[in-house]
Amino acid sequence: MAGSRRQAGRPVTPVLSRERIAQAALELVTLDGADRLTMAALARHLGVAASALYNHIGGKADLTALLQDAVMGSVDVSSLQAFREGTGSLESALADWARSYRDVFAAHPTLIPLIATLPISGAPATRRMYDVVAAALGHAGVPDQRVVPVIIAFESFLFGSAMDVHAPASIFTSQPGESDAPNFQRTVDSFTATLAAGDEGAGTAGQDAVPEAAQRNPYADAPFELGLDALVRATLRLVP
Amino acid sequence: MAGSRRQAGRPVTPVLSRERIAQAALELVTLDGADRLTMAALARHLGVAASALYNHIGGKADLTALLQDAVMGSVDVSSLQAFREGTGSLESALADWARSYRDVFAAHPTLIPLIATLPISGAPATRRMYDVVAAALGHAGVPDQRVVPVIIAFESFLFGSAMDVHAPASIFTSQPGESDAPNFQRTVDSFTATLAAGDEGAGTAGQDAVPEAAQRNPYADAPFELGLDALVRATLRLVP
DNA sequence: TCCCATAAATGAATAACATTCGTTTTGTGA
DNA sequence: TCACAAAACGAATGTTATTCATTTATGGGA
Repeated sequence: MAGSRRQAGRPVTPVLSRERIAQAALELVTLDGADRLTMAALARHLGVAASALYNHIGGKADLTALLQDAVMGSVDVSSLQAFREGTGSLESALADWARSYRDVFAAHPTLIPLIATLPISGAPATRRMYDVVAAALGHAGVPDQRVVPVIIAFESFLFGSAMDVHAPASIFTSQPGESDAPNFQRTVDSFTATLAAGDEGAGTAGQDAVPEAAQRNPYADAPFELGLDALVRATLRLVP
Repeated sequence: MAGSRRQAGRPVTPVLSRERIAQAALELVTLDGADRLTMAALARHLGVAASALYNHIGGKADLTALLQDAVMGSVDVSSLQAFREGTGSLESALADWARSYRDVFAAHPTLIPLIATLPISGAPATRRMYDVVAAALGHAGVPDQRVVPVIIAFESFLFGSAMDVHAPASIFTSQPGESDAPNFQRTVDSFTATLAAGDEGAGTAGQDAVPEAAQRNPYADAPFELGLDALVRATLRLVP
């Protein structure tokens, strides 16, 4: 794969393409985290010189846009599609989509800061996802002019929630000496108590070869479900 | 101010402090955006050598944590405090707080990616804000173990919404040739039509010396109010 | 068929950046 | 008083993305 050096000059069979670069970048990010995603590392992963990348992509901003779209493309919209074709309810379809959206980003936590710098923009896969959501909402009877606000409200919440998933639970560890914020601390203790009662040892159970990325914050699930329920109810309320 | 070079060695009157550094950093970010916030630029703004900063702060991560807390500290929680003391309703207090939160971040859009990389964690001003929110929710009758999920759900939405505020409206400009995503495009047109009917020429009116940061997206307000209303209703539903 | 513009690779060079180090000067507690 | 810490400086260092000149191959028009 990376045995002998390639000599300079155009190779007989092309080595790079936007697709290959995007795929390799996603692999690298999934393995090592976004902080390790340097042009040099990506080039090494692809077996080329770093400067060769610039024949195919405009720069790192272009690369992250590619990544964003690749990640967005793996959000599962099948429930929404099924609903549009008559199967299931809008409630469950929206919930399935939202959970998938959040899970996809939670699986690439280090990618979020990178993507956060970008416009949520209209890359192909992203637009395609929006289209399915819009179609489902329309099929449910949400008025056209209300569809976009619903989508954006969902997306704001989902994006923020994705950040929460990999935010360390350090807010919840009370500093012994620090007794400012007593009200907040009391509610934190009460919340963590309910969680500790529910699942025993679910924290350190499934830690396989997770590099340091997938340290998922267990305290993020209840808030997510609460907000999701709130948004779904608000959406249903828009149907005349 | 920056006339003659200072000679090496400890100055008679101290030039730097964590507070001065934080303040200067916030000024710099507000003026030029977070991408212009380099150690060198910050040092120049303060009239010192870049290496002098490291006598007071640990590094850039430490600096962004300082910034985060400074920004968080300017969120207006007075309505929540008033509610705890018996004035006003929880609905309006939550709404006031949420709008202030969003406005503060919307005023420093380039800061969001920086802060997004950090734990939302327990810097002093941030904890203080949480404490007021927790106290208000408790006073309204929200059970203790439900307070933290409510706060996190709000914060996820608010943080995501803040990103939306400065996300360019390019999603909504339809490319003539591109006719993928027809459902989405139709709803976008319908949405922008309702907006165009409402306000005339409000887009380019108040563009003073905004460097490029404050190009606020007018399409972000309706989704924000929709999501905010949904979360407030969900919160009220938790009161027994 | 030939030829030349262009695509696609290489390696070297550059500039911006955060950070570290040695040095100098000043304040301060023992 | 004196040693040590604090706080400034300027000069490296090591990454990083990006550009440039160069080399080689491809393919469409003369």
